[in-house]
Amino acid sequence: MKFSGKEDPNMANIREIANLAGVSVSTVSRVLNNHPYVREEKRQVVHQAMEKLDYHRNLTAFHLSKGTTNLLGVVLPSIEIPYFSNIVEGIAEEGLKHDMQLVLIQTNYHVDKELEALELLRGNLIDGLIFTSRAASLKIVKEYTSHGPIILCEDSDQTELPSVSIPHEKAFQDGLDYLLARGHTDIAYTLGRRHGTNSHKRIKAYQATMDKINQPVREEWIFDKCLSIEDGARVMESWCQMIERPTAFLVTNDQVAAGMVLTAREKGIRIPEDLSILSFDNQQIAKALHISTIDIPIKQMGKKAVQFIQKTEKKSKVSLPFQLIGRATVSNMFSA
Amino acid sequence: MKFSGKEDPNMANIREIANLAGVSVSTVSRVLNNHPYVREEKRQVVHQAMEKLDYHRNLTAFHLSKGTTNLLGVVLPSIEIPYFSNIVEGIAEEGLKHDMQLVLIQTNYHVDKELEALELLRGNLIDGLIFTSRAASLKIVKEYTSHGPIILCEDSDQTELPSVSIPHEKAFQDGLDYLLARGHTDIAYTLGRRHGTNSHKRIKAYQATMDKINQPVREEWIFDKCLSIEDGARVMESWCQMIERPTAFLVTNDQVAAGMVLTAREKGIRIPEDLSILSFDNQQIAKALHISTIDIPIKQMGKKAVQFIQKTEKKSKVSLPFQLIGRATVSNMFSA
DNA sequence: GTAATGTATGAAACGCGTTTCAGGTCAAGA
DNA sequence: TCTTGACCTGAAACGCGTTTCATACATTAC
Repeated sequence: MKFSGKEDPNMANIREIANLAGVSVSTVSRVLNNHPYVREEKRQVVHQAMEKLDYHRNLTAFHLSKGTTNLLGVVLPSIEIPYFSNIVEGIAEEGLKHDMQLVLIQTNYHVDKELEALELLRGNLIDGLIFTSRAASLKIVKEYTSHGPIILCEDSDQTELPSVSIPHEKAFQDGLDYLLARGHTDIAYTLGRRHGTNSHKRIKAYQATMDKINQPVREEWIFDKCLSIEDGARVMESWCQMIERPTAFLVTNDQVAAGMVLTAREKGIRIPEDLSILSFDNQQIAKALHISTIDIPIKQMGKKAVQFIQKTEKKSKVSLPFQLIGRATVSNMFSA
Repeated sequence: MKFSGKEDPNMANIREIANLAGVSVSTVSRVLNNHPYVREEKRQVVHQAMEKLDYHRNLTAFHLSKGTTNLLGVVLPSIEIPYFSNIVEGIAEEGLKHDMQLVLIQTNYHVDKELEALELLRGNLIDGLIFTSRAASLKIVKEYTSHGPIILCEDSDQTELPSVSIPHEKAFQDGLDYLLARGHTDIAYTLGRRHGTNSHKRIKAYQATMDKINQPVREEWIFDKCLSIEDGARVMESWCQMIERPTAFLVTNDQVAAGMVLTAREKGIRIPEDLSILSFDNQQIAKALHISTIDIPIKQMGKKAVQFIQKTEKKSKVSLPFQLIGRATVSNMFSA
């Protein structure tokens, strides 16, 4: 049988080596894998044969034999969102230590792409799967656990699936408290994607806090689908149009915050005097713009996820620490 | 033979299905692949058997049989650099159309990681390989072409390897001309990595231009390893320290430019009055900061690369168009 | 001197789909 | 009636490494 696409004429296989070297395939395999119990003499002959035929083992066959591929699936909505590429960076770094290659599955939040990823796991193409974000139901995901380790990067208590994340509810809560402590009660917020688990946590924390201070939850103060600088600009435009304006924003990530800050500057809106902004992530851009933000060890999350796959981490859930970095985009209304 | 790591007890194979259905494996395979010439009755029986045993084809075995994996290797230095993640985005988008999965090989510019990627190609684990950046020598890379398509994302005339890029020399040249036309002759520039092919093109264009206007090439006006916002901040600090200062910068990418612009603002340096900045890429951040930049269709590059792999594109080299976007970071010294 | 180990090697089975080849049946066309 | 071709099916080979099992010789150990 020959394959059509690429021509790869002189790909010797282990049997040809065995013939040329005058030994059995088992011996060649032993040499290949540095097994003991091969006389030095034969080892030499085999090596010569391999050299002569420019032999290189077929990895697919190798994987089939082993029942393992050293391939790790990573599902993510889009690689262009720093949050996700940071996680991938962490996964790559840690995966490197275990000789794992990464298979990227970009979903754009489409459930069917996630299902494809799960099928890769079931089909034994990948040894494990990390969801940096999830749209498929937990019930469905759980059905695949028998085919390999699946790790979630979300703050979920709904499932016994292993997961690694920061305590989003707590972090959001801390963010709210920080604003509250500085006199802000009219607080708006932005979300990356309304129906994600992490967003859900944020919404919950928000509602609890608004209840506590007897403020109504205003739908028009909640902005969905905010992920990029441009989204931030859009939010800022909206803010200008508002009759009743919030005095503070809790923002998806630093990109959105940057868009808001920059747009505000152009419009002569003073940050933080006219509007306070607190975001998440603590990326370089936040430092450059002096944006107050909640630092999240994103890369660390990716690393931990791999440790789960490798069973290095024993716990089923890991929660990473966050830290609020006060800079210059949140005002203190009491000292004003 | 059973594998150790994960337990996958009830993974039926095609032979078990054949037994249960009372047909041969060939028939099962035909059903699996929707071949004609299977009586409807048998097709049903096979489907029932598959359902009963929860059968799913083993992808590794499938790949081995086919001699093809539908896996596409992508080597890149780091996924955190927007330039590269943008290319990957394009590759992912176009690869999706051809049902290809992406295997990411992060190199951090280490040659040995690139060699590993090439070995994946030789080992038939991946069907093709895209170098979004390259550190290994062309000679070495070329040795692997018999094992599958290899595409370079660089502007090289040194090789017959297929490549897709923008004409870096021309683009850099246009950038210089743009600055020259506005009265700038003291021009500095930053590079991402001094020894890359693309950087080499930029250096070449720079030297040619300096020759033309009888300006010396000043080593201290060349900044290497500039890729991020922080690098831009660093460059700006250096600029302040200089005795003889350039009046304009041609910058690696928008991130670096952003770092420079933001740092300049804090230091009270006026852009573009005191210093002009022209960068590459035209990312969101450039628009937000009104940075003059040279737009490069990065995502498009990724798409084209996949088309090369797919042999959709017949030419061996493709050069994509760039476009200078004049915004507010380049002054006109004549009208001053 | 004999049993028990350790070393070395190959045949064959295994992991699991795909494909070729040969051999059928059955109906339409000559 | 005979040929031709479409339709259907299974045995076996193939893609390629790995691993088990059996065998055989060479040492030690007692």
